[in-house]
Amino acid sequence: MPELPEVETIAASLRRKAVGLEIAGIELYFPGLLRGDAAQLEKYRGKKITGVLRRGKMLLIACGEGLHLLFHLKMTGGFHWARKGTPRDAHTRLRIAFKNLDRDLLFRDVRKFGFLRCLETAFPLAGAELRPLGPEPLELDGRDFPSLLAGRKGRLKSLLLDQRFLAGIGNIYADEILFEARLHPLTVPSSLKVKETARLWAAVQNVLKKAIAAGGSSIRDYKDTDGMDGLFQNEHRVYGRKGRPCPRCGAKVRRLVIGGRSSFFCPRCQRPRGRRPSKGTSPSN
DNA sequence: GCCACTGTTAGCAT
DNA sequence: CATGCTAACAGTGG
Repeated sequence: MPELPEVETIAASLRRKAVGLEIAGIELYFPGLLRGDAAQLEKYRGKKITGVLRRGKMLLIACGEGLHLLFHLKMTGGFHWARKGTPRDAHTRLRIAFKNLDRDLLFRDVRKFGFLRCLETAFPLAGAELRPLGPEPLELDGRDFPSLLAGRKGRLKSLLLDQRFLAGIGNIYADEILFEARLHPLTVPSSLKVKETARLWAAVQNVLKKAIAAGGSSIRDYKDTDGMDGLFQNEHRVYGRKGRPCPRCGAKVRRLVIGGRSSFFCPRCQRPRGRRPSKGTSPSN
C-alpha cells in the first residue's frame, strides 16, 4: 500500500491529531508485528507523543526521552481511530489507548508484512532499519542527483524501487515518474544523458509533490488515518492502465514484468534506449 | 477449486 | 559489491 506520499499523508494526520496525547497503554494482538521484546511496549505508558516523522516509507512516532515507535506499513498496513470498546476486526494488530480520549489508535495490516520496532535512542535515524536508506527525494539537492546514477548497471525501474538509491518510491510512483520523464523502465541508469537525468529528477519532484498534495493513491486498501481515500489514483497516467490510451500520445499503455513487479509504460513516449535485454516475462494480461 | 495478481522487502543466488 | 528472483501473508477476481 503505502509509498512515500501515503506515509507522508498519514504522518501529517497523526501530527495534527496525536501529538500531545498521553499513551495509556499499548495492546499487541499479533506478536509477529513487533521486532524485539514485547516488554519494551510497557515503557510507553504515560509518555506523550511529541512528534511524528517520516523517513522513506517508514513512520516514526516520537514519545520523548528517546523513545520512538518505528512502523513499516509494507503492503497493507494502516492506522485508524476507533471508539473505545469498538470490537477490533481480524486484521487489527495493535491498539494504542490514550489518557482522556474516547478513541484509540488502531494499526491494521491484512497481510502481516508490516513491523514495529521500539527504539530507545535520541538518534533513531541511525538504527538498523533506517540507516541503509538513501536520500529523501524531496530533500536532496538536485545537483547531487546525477552522481547517484553513475555506474548503475541495472534497470532504471528497479533502481527507482531500491530504497538505498532514493527512499520512499514504490511501484506506482516509479511508473508514474518514468512516464513523466519519458524514460523506458529498462533503460540502463548509467546511460542516461544529461537532459534525461534532468527530466528524471524533475519527474521525481513533480510526481511526489502532486501525490502528496492529493493525499496519496488509493488503489484498494489504502485509507488515511480518518478512513478517507487519497485522490491521486485519479491522476495516474500509466499505472494499472494496460491497454488504455496514453494521455500524451494515445498509444496503448503496455505492461511488462520487471524484477517481479508490474510495470506500466507508454511504448511510444517511453522509447527503449540504452536498454538491456528484457528478462521480464511477457504476461498475457 | 485453481491461478494470477496486489501498494514491500529480506534473504538468498548469481 | 551490485543486481535479480522469490517467499513471506491474506485477500480478490477471473
